[in-house]
Amino acid sequence: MTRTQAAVDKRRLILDAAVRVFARQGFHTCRVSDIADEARVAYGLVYHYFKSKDEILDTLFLERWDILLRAITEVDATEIPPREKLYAIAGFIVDSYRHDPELMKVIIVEVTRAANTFGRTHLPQIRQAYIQIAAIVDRAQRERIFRNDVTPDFAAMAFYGAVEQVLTGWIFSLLPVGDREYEDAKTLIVETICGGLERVEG
Amino acid sequence: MTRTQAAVDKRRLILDAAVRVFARQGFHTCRVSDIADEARVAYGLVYHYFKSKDEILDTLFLERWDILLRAITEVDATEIPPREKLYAIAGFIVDSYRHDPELMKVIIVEVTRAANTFGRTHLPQIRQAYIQIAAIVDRAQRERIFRNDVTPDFAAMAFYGAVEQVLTGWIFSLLPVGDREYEDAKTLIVETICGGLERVEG
DNA sequence: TCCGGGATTGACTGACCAGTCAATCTGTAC
DNA sequence: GTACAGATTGACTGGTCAGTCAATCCCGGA
Repeated sequence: MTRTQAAVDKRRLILDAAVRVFARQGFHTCRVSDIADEARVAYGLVYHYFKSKDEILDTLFLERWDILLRAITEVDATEIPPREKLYAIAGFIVDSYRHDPELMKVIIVEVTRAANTFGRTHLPQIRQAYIQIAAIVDRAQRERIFRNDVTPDFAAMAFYGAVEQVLTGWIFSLLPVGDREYEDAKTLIVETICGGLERVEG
Repeated sequence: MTRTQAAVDKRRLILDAAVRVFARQGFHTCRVSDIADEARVAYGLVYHYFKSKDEILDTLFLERWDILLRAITEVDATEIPPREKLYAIAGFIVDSYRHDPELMKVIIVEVTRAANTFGRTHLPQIRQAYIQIAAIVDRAQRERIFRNDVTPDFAAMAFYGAVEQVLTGWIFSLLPVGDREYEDAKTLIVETICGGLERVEG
């Protein structure tokens, strides 16, 4: 292994340790030394790879959010009905949580819901997700599949808000967790937002 | 004015100043001296009325959340269709924001969405709101007005998540604000969650 | 008028912790 | 084998601020 590869690995080691520490203790409550200890690395090395504690969280968020934005773009590019697009997006987010709950917890708790700190810093990135979801709704309205009396911006907020709230429910044990629940959730979110809670007579 | 009344006023003065400071700077970013300055009161007096900085935010949250929980209980007690119950709840929250946006910003940003700090402390209170909303959905399902393939817990999360996301949108200028928008929002949230985004043929 | 006690003041302290830095180590190139 | 550069170490520093406290003020009763 070259020196460069070793350095990449060490950087990753620190990022992964940070995920565990942030998920366990929270960003503001943990010390940089906790991250160093978790990574079994000297305190100073953290500052060799990152210029500040903030930059670690920024890196974790941006890496993951970029993947989400690409996924949404990709979904929107396919020729499937809008309901299936929303299902795919909800599914992607739910699967992200299933695959790495600690990372998703950190991203949601410390960034997207932390409106006054990192949420504000990354508002443009976060907003981009809303914009892309709104674009899907807008297209569905033009195709007369979705009703047009709910503005796309608004629908995007409701959809994203519902998804994030469900993840928050899992994170804080307000909703039961498990593979079954995760699969059900994908359907239920889309059924609620697209189909509505009311029974349709007939 | 008696001494006691004066004390009550001073306490209120500090709480109101804290709302402005928390809304402007955020709880973690502001110093206790900022609150004292805003209230035009000596630093030490804050500690005469409150035992810690945290207690100030706790007080603000609990005061307001209690009002919300009572409002939901009251709505549920009336004999109106479930859709109107949800409209009344969304309306109450939206009107709370219209009446005192700074306070609602503080409650949402610093407590209900601050899952790792105050959100955790007040989880039982916050959960109570979900439970009461879920009860409304449950009853609507028994009355065969709402479909029963979406669990009440889940529906409550989706509904509350949508409402909170819309408020967050206003707070951070992601959605246009104004009296018209506030009124529209009440209808749109309920239309989205109860009626669904999809057009109904016929 | 005088006294007691709650209201009010703001300087001070003690703890905490992000970030720095000089020293040391280690792999690589020649 | 030697020298260089980047990797690694962890003790230390500087600034921040929540909370304390002793002193002072002032209202209301006797």
